[in-house]
Amino acid sequence: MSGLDGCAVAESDPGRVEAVAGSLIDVDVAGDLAELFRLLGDPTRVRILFALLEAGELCVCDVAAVVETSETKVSQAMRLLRSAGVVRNRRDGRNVFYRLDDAHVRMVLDISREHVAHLGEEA
Amino acid sequence: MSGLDGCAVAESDPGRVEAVAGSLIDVDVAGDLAELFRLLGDPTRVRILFALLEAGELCVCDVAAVVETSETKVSQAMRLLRSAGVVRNRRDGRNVFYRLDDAHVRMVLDISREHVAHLGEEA
DNA sequence: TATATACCTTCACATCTATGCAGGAGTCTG
DNA sequence: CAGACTCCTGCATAGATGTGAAGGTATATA
Repeated sequence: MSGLDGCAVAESDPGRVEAVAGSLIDVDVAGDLAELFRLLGDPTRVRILFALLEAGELCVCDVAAVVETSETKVSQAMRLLRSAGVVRNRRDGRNVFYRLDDAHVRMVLDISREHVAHLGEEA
Repeated sequence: MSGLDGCAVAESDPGRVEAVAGSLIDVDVAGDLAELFRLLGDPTRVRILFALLEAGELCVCDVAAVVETSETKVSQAMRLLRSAGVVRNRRDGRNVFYRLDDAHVRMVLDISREHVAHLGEEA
């Protein structure tokens, strides 16, 4: 019996749960994705990323000025975002410039902003 | 002076910081976005959402079966995701069916998965 | 009405996270 | 070399978060 694997709905369509489970995202990939989203789940980091989305490239102290926060906070945020593949950096003298990693990141930020704006309209 | 508002880089391009700051996302919107991403930043919730992405619509107990977790966990996850506008629900008798809210959510999940896969290739 | 099923909520705890401070490392200028 | 500036890194703490247990609500069936 599949008593532990599904409710009455599954009983009436027995292969459905198994089929979806089979094509489900890997646990490892899900973990990576969750880690990515978790890093995006902080107001300061969100503002930093949208500052980069607007400006294209900024150094740490300018990001701190734009977002109105401390350089320490920006630096720590950048370390996390960089190791997760969200931003890239480039050194030029004393300054370190950061920018969004690729088009995927820019699209995720854009679409997410649209979604939030869309929710605002409905409510 | 702009001593507090920017470093030497900004001095050489004085209006830049101010321009970016002016077109930066609102603090409220940034907070909403962070809240959205924070909810996506959990492995269980990620797997739940991708299960819905694959299946289109599933009841709570089937989600629990597919993701191999408890119904309590799924129920709590759904409450959070629903209040954030990530999923919608529909009642049919004893069952409550959930599905992703709109195309924005599906795109964010898809693009993010691509991004993570892309990082895997580079590394 | 009584019972079983599917789903939801509350609560307490173990765990994790963001934050600010203090100090260090690397780079340019005089 | 000495000083200024930009950026980074530990550490400790206050606060937030996921988790499971127990119990409650709503719906269908007998």
